[in-house]
Amino acid sequence: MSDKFVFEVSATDGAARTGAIRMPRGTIRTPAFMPVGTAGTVKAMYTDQVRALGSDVILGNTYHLMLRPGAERVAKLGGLHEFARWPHPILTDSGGFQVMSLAALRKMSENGVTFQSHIDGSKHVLTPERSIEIQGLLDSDIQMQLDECVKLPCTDDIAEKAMHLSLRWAERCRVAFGEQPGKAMFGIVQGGAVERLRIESANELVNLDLKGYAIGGLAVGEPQDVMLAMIDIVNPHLPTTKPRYLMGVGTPDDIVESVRRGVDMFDCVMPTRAGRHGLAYTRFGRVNVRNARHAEDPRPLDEASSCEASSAYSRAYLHHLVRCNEILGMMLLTWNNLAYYQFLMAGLRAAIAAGRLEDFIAETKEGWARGEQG
RNA sequence: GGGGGAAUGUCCCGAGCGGCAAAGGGGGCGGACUGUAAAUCCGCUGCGUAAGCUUCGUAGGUUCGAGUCCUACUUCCCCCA
Repeated sequence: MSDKFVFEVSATDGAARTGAIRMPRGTIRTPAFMPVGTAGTVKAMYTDQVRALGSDVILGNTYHLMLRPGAERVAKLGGLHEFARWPHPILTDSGGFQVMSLAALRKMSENGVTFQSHIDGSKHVLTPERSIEIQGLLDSDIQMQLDECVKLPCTDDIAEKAMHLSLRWAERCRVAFGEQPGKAMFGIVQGGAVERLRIESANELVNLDLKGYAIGGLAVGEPQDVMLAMIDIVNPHLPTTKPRYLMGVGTPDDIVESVRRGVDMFDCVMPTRAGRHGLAYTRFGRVNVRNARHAEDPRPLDEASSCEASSAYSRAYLHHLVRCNEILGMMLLTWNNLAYYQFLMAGLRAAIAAGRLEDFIAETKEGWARGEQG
C-alpha cells in the first residue's frame, strides 16, 4: 500500500512506544499532545507560538465550526489550515463530545444527533455522513467518527447502547470517508467502565481496519484508576501498528500514566482553559497564580524553561495580570502551560527512545511533589 | 445666617420603610476545571465548635421588639443668602 499516512514506531519501553505519524502536511511525533483549537484557534495563542512549542497537530471541532463560520464557508476560504494559518496537521473531533457536553440541547436517533445551537437555538442535524462531510470541507487530516460519548458513571445498559450505536456510526463514517490517501479517519472505542463492552467495541472497530483508534468516553467523571484500568483493558485489543488516541485527556499525571500504558496521542483543554483561569502547570506541579502568596514573588514560574512566559515574567507580575483579568495574563499562562505540556511530551518521547521511561516518570513525579522551585 | 439630605455588617459601594446577623455588588481569601456553551463556575468573607454573643455615626428616648420612629449632638453633602 502506498498510503501517505504512515505510523511508525521507532522504539518501545514496556507498553509505551515512541514514533511518528507521517502525512502530507507534516509529521506528528508520538506520544503527542494536541492543543485544542475548537473554534479554529488555540485560545489566547498565536499559531506561530503553538508551533514553536513543538506542537505537530492541533484540534478543531465539527460542531462549533459548522455553526460558525460554517463548514462550506471555511471550504470556500481554502480550508481550515489556510483559514486559521496553521499549515500543519489538524485533527477534528466529530461532534461526539457535544452529545455529552450539550446533552440538554440535543436529541439522539439512530440516524444521528439533532443539536439546538447554543448560539441562536437553530436546529442542526449531524449524521455520521454529515460529520465526515464537514470534516472533509474543513480539510481535516485526521477525522473522527461520530460517536455517542456518555458521562460516567452510567448504567451498563446505557453504556452498551451508546457503544453499539457508536459502532454502527463508525461503519457509516468509514463508508462516507472512503479512501483518502494521506488522511485518516479514526474509530472511537466506547463502552463506559465495562470491561466486556470495551473489549467488544475495540474488536469490532479493529475489524473495520481503520487507520487509527481512539479511546473515548474516559475522563468523563470516573476516577483515574478506572480510566487507567480501561486503557489497560482496551490496548491489548488494538493493533500495535496503528496510533492510539486517548480523547480529551488530560492532566500531566493522566498523560504520563497513559503513555506508560501505550497511548500515542492526547488532546485536552486543560492547559489552555486552566491557563485562562489562572492556573499554571510547571515542572514543580501546579501553581495557582491567583493566590496571595505570589503577590511579591519576583521569581519566574520556571527559570530554566525555554519558554519566555515561564522564564522571563515574575510570578508577581503574572499574579497582577490574572487579578486584573488582563488578556496578557491569560496569554502568558496559556503559553506557559502549553510549553510545559510539550516539554513533558518531548521528555516522554526521549525517555522511551532511551529505554528509561520509568526513571523519567519517577523524576517527573518527584518534581511535581517537591513543589515550588528552589 | 436660613433650608434640605446623608451616615449600614469594622476594605469599598449599597438595599433596608417596627421582628434583621441585616439583600446585592465590588474587593479579599480559597477551590474547581480532562474529545471547550468556560476570560467560566463554586465556597467563605462580625465573633464562637455550639447554645449563643456583639453590630447599622454618638448619646438618650418610645416600643414586647429599633438599622428602621422621636430628641440632641458629631461629621459630610446640596440649595438659598
